[in-house]
Amino acid sequence: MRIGELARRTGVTPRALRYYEEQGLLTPERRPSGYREYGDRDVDAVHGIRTLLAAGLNSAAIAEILPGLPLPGQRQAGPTCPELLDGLARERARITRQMDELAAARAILDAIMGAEAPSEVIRTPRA
DNA sequence: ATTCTAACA
DNA sequence: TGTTAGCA
Repeated sequence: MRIGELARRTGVTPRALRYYEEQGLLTPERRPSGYREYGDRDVDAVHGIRTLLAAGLNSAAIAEILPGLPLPGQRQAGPTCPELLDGLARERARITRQMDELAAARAILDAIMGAEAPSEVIRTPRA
């Protein structure tokens, strides 16, 4: 598929898709026309990239672990060299701390909202 | 109509 | 990242 379809199927703009390639996150084939040709696997790859990006990982970190991304359809993440394994552990720790910060922020909001139960549904907004 | 590269009121 | 210009 070409960039337009991948964009449609992932909700990511072609601009971002080209940027991911520039960052080494995606390596689509090229048609004689120069048009990028993506595979179905790239749809899942893009979703994974978005998730990792949203979690705060930089493109460099994502590019390194991309070949090990647990894509739906594959058994599991394949082999990962010890060097990167340490880096991943760091990212994981960072994300854990990030989760704690988010939990703290949510607690503040809960207090302000007078929420008794954290999983309570949002009340009707007042005037 | 779609994609490509390059560049920026 | 959006967006635009000028091509193919």
